[in-house]
Amino acid sequence: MLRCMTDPLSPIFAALADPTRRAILAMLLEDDMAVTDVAEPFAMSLAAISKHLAILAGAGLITQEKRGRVKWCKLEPDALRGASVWMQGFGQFEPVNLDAFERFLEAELAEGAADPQAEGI
Amino acid sequence: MLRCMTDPLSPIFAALADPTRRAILAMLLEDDMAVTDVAEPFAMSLAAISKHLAILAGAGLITQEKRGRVKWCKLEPDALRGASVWMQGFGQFEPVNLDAFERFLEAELAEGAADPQAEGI
DNA sequence: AGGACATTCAACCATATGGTTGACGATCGC
DNA sequence: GCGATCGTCAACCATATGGTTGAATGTCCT
Repeated sequence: MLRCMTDPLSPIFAALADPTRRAILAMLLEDDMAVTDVAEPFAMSLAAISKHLAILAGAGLITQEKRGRVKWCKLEPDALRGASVWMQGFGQFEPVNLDAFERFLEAELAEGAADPQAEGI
Repeated sequence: MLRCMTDPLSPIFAALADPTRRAILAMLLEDDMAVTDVAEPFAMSLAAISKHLAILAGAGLITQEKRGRVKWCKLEPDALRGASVWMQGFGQFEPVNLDAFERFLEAELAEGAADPQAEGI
């Protein structure tokens, strides 16, 4: 809706609002990946994944570098800092709880990827 | 798109993806407010704000309680915990930087509210 | 009772989002 | 050079989103 462009937070939160994209970020946390490999576990077309990656790149959450014919996707964790700081202002949450994070990550991966039937449950 | 309903993170991030809604959350950080008072600084209809509040309530970020004819809106900071934990897993960010948060908050308020002309700059 | 206030509802509109398919431009390996 | 592979582009579709207006509902006040 023609938003002010000096608003970095909106595209970041919008990018995070999709479970497919969060699953992609979680995958990239492990290692850099080519577009085709990112797409492999998902039950959707390569073009759809390509769009998701473009949105993640537009939000600055990943960068993409083309080497030869394969385009490598790399996580940019620093891009989350602003959003994280914004959110923490609302809770004074205790220091990172990595166990809870692991659980969230597993839930995300189990749900967002590789199981088209699970949608709409 | 008929997403899986056991996904609390998506509605939260989606709710945060709109600067108007983030500005509302920032206002509610100060104090509980009635719907009309929430709407006052924004250059849009009361009905639009009412919808934004419904989205925030749907994500669990606020609760609304009707007392008499006015509906009070209350921030629910704990609802952000899951999302915050998820994000922190990507960065191992240093402990909360409240100064940075204050700056973000000011920028958000200055931009999201009370200045219709600023849209699209 | 009747009017003013607080909030939502319903219908509508323009645009954004998330997906599909098929064609296309590069690039690799032989 | 040629076929296979990598990835995007373009057109299209259905639905979601963010906004508007005007009418409706409920509540307070006198």
